[in-house]
Amino acid sequence: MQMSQLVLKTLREAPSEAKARSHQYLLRAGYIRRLSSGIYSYLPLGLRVLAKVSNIVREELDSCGSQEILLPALHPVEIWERSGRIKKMADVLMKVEAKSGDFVLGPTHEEAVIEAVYQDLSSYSDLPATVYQIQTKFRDEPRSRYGLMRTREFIMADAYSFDSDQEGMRSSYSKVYDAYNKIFAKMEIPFEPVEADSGAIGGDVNHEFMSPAEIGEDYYAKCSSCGYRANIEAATRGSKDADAQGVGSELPELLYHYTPEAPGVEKAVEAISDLGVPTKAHEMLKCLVAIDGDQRLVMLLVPGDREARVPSGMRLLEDPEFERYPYLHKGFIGPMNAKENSIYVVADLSVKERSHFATGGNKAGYHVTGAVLGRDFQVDEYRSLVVVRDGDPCPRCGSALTLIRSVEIGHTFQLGLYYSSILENARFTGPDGQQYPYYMGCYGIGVTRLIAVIAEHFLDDRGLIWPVSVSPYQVVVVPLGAARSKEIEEVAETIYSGLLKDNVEALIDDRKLSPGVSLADCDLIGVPYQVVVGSKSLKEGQVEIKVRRDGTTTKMPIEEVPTRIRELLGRSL
RNA sequence: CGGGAAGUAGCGCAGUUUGGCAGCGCGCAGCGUUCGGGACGCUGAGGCCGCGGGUUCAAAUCCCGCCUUCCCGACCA
Repeated sequence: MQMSQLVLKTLREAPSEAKARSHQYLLRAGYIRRLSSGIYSYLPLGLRVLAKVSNIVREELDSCGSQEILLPALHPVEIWERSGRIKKMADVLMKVEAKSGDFVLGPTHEEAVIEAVYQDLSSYSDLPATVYQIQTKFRDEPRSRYGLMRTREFIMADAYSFDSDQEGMRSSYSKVYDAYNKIFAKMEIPFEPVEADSGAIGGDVNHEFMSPAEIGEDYYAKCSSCGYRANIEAATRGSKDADAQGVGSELPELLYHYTPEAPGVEKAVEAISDLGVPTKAHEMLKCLVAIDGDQRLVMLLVPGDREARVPSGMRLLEDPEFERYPYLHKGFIGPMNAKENSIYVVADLSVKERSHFATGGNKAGYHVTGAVLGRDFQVDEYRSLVVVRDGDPCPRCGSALTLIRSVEIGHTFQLGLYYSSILENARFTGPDGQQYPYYMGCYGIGVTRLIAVIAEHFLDDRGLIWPVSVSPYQVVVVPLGAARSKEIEEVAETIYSGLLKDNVEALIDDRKLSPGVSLADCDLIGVPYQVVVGSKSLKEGQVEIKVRRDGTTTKMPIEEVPTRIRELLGRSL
């Protein structure tokens, strides 16, 4: 491609809306252009990167045995009503009202894919099968940001597996899981699969693929020694060895304090301390009340300085519901009366590490100090109930956990029977002639988000630096001063057309700009290899090959360029 | 949805305090000089000053309402 023909104009300054460096460069180098918040156009260079990334995904999914399809982006609202997700995903759904009815712009495609394939997967002999598509998704994100990182319209590669039993589902899952690992490895970005929470999609086992990055909006916990890795929403905390319950030192008396203006840990700490009993947040016990799957009342006990992580299957009691339980005084709840009111008490593992606590007094306006575990209150069950922090013990081996800031680039789920039990078409006929539900899996890769992640990972103060596998072009030929020198122009042309003949994806900067501008633009655009043709080297019959990533420049005779480029691109030919 | 900031040429910004010709840099077009790391001179094109209302002889500037964008938070397969 001749750069003079390319629809491209680089910008010297980034539009002020862009904050992330990758976003600034993608705008400045003419890859994308914003239409509205979180809505982007892909210009020629950007589209080529998109195609490269998509093709890597396509190749790996094809070779793990899944088949490409294309589902509609526009869904009749009925399929969302049938699955009940019209309510569950109401916050992100983009709705369309038309003369002919109400529609939803698909944010994900579980409903649509079942409608598309159930007739073809109607017998056990049709299973297993995995299909995928690479398609635009729509989500009304409350806050799109960082360019392609988080947008309202984005491209995702989403796959769906259908199996007749759980074992089959696990096998299909691991095929896609392996393919995902290969896909991200080809893009050369750092990533780790981590255990994850299943959120609104539902289901059981699932992993998120996380790429560590400064601009990440997610965290995952990683164990330094045993390989445990889990998203912060799913990570659990182990316990420390210390078992304070048996410690024989004198235990304090249970004392009530009148603290009327002090609901909540922060205010309570202050109020109790002011009354002469110095107390710190971690010495308090936060008592939350939840309802579990069986509609039982559960009290969750968490150290006062920790954020609670409500286990899946439970939900916290909402404010109006407190009226039903007169013995619960919101802001002043304590565990001392749990037993008499048949509340099941679950405490975080770390609660074992202290013998006594300050906590709510179970009377409006009162807190207590000296509530002794085992004497003043009992715990029915211990489990991890806190959002993990740096340095917490690993739930598997007890070593320290580290939190890593990262971006979610993929997510794989074993859905099991989640959708098949809701959607009546999601079933097949077994060998015995009976109807059975599919065991499903679903899998997503944020294709356009990956462009942002790769760009963010590979850049320097001059611009982008694409890995060869996703770069819009592999090589750019840069004649310096071609306007004045016929020879430079011809040599550059020869090299360029030679590269094209070798099926190298080459670009030539034939724009006849001053050398500084041309070189700066090529650095900004980030094509991995530059062949610089200039008067200095040409005097000696040589040209230079510059490796964008490390800036190294090598002079060589013109004839050697094709061989050298082939080597750099790792091709045999 | 809560808190904050900002909307002036394609991009970056000044001008708004104190109402009085709509400006600067980059980019764009033409001519010339320059030419191995974002050169220079001259000439030129390009504006609904976010939108709507109001005050005023006069509004980018003051007042009211709205919209959009960005940042922080809440939210998030």
